[in-house]
Amino acid sequence: MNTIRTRTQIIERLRAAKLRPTRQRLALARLLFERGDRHVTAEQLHADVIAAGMKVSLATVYNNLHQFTRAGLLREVVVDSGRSYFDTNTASHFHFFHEATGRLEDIPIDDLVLGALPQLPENTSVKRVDVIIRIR
Amino acid sequence: MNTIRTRTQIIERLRAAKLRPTRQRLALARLLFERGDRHVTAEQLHADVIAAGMKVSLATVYNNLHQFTRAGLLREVVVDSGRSYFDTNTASHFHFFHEATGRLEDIPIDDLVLGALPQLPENTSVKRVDVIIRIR
DNA sequence: ATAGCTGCAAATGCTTTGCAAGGCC
DNA sequence: GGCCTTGCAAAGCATTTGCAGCTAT
Repeated sequence: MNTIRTRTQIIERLRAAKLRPTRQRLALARLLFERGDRHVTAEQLHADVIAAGMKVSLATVYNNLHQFTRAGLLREVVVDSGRSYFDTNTASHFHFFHEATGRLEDIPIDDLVLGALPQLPENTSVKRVDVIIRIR
Repeated sequence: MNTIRTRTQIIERLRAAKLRPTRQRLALARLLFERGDRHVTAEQLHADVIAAGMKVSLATVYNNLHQFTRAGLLREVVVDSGRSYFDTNTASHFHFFHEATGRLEDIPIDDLVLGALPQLPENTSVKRVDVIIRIR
């Protein structure tokens, strides 16, 4: 669960990630981090930022989503081939995916417990475990 | 685990799915179902069928992968935005995804046990549970 | 000043589609 | 014969990239 943050806190967050708080980047970061958990596609975020009256190109939205992800501020979730979601909740947790609407929703971590992980192949380590419950 | 099947069995399997055993479809079906579990992308299967000396277009590979999936002979697995895998194992099971190589591997079902499912949102039912352990 | 950032448009990569020709029952 | 299927090429879609001009520090 992300805390609601002020503009100033977000600027600090960006600086900590070594990302300049440019006008465009700040607008995107505020849309993403000022309120609680969000799951957005690049298109959706672009629509949001345009709706908020700011001018940001789609390419810049993509660039920034990836920079945020690299910085650990976002997590990419793949539910659908051909579309990426970005989740502001970077803690370990799982998802419901509403097939009808394309909406992605967090599952509270305690609600779904994974048993012991299976034996991994030789010389490998777990990077991440993705659990998606597809519902309709 | 899929049984090894003869050409004749595969033809029957196609007929049962109301799919004509055309030269191209049969070639694809044999590559997919004659040996055990396979995880392929359209590109890979296309390369396989060409390597086997048959002429099948990529469009036809896509068409057939989707027809097989609709018929319940394959299951589509999404691991990577922009690329679809098709799994000949249609039973409930989970996957390792090797990030370095792009290879997908089954996890024996007993090796990973899911606890109780979380409470679902109102008026929804589970279509499928996908578990992908990303390793490197 | 300068390294980083933005925006456009073009390019990419995978996938789908339109449609004429061919093949199975 | 009639309907399904195929193959090509074109279109589609989400995403990435090249690059000239802009901006934060």
